[in-house]
Amino acid sequence: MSTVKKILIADDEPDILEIIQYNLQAEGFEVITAKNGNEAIEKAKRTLPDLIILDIMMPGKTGMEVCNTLRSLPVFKNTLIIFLTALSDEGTEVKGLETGADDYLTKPISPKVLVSKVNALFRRFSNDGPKVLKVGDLEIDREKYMINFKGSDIVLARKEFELLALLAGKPGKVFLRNEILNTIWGTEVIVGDRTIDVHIRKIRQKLDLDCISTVKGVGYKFEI
Amino acid sequence: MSTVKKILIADDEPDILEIIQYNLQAEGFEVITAKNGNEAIEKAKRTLPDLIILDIMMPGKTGMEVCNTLRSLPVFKNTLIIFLTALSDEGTEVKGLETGADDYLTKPISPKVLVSKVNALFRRFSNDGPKVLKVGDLEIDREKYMINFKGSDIVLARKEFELLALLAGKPGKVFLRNEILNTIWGTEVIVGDRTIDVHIRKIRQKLDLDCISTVKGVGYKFEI
DNA sequence: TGTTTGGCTTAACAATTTGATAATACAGCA
DNA sequence: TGCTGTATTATCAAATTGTTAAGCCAAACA
Repeated sequence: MSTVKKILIADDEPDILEIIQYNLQAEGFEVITAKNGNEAIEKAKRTLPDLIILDIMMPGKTGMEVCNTLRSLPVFKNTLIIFLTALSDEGTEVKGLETGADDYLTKPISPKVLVSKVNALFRRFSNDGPKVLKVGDLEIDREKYMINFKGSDIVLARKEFELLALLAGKPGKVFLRNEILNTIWGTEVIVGDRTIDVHIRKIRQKLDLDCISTVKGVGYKFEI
Repeated sequence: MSTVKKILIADDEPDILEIIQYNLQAEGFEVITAKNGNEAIEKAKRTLPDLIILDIMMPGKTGMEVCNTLRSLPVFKNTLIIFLTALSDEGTEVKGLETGADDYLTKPISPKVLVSKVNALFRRFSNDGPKVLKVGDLEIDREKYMINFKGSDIVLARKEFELLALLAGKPGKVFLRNEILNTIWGTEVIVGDRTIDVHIRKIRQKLDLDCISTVKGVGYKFEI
């Protein structure tokens, strides 16, 4: 194994927190705990865990709010998130999954189920592969944060890089302006409409190939 | 292997301590002893042993607590830890292993078993491979804590060394500031924002080669 | 025991880069 | 032409990093 997986747990009930922590540490995971939503967000940002387990019912920020906040940040786009809830009602589950969670657990928790779910998630989503995207003459290395176009390296600023990486991730697909905003800027930040254009322009300028085409009234798409 | 292996033993029973110490010293190991959990933690931090043998049942801090404490520190991520327990019940064993221990031993202890386990562990996890990283003209010796650049030795302070070793470990990869903090400082300690920069600067200064480049808004990376 | 040394961290400011916006120009089309 | 939506450019504010000096602390020293 390469690195120990980090798991962040957020729950306001100390007992639950301890049980989960104990069982996961027992599995060899590194566990970080948080007593409420805000603490969870803060610690998540700081420690960048591989998996986050969120209680839905928490004073202050609920688990769903935490999830939304985190998912709106690019760094947490691929982080695994599990909800924890006492309500076994279907509505909550569905909502949770729609919010961007990868799974949910209902209390009372069976340690075995917990552990097996966690292991299963990591097994399935072991994103350890090389994070290099190749589209035609373009190479996008998400790890090295580098663009290589026809053999020569190109330096893009962060937003530019993220934008290009997003579009090139699904060549041909038209990304709505809103989609782009939500993915790269998040739902919290609000920026003007022209901002995207400007970044698109800078990318086009640096990659003097015209690989990003405008779909008027809709959005942008990446094409070779 | 070049150096003598250091083994720290923690147990509240002097007899056990002595038996183990005797048998391990007879095998040529350097042995350090501790009478309780806190002493174990303290001595571990000071002497950085290769292997730690912890009794589970100790007054004050239990072996498991000691294990958790140590494992949360980056320095002990790869240290071997064995639990010692009179309870041969499966639950405890499993718990122990799952807390991040590498093996366990049940009392009463058979010196032969003890020694063979210890040797086996060192054999299997002999991370003694040439801990020398070579990247271009740069040689990083993780054991001697030394840098050699184009034939001349360079002395780096510990943090500086760890930082360079981390970055040079995956040349080209951009390490996020958080990633760096987590790896070198751990998740417990919180240091200011400029701390990393200052260390980076010192490294750049000492290795007057410009091998560490900044990826603004993201982090740092090592390049030849 | 007092002193010195060196490493680590922080504060403060400078330098730099990035990101967002506004203003303007342009293109397509009813 | 007038309308709608995008491109371009320059500009300013904000975020990020670089640099230096200074303080603190612990280990080494004497």
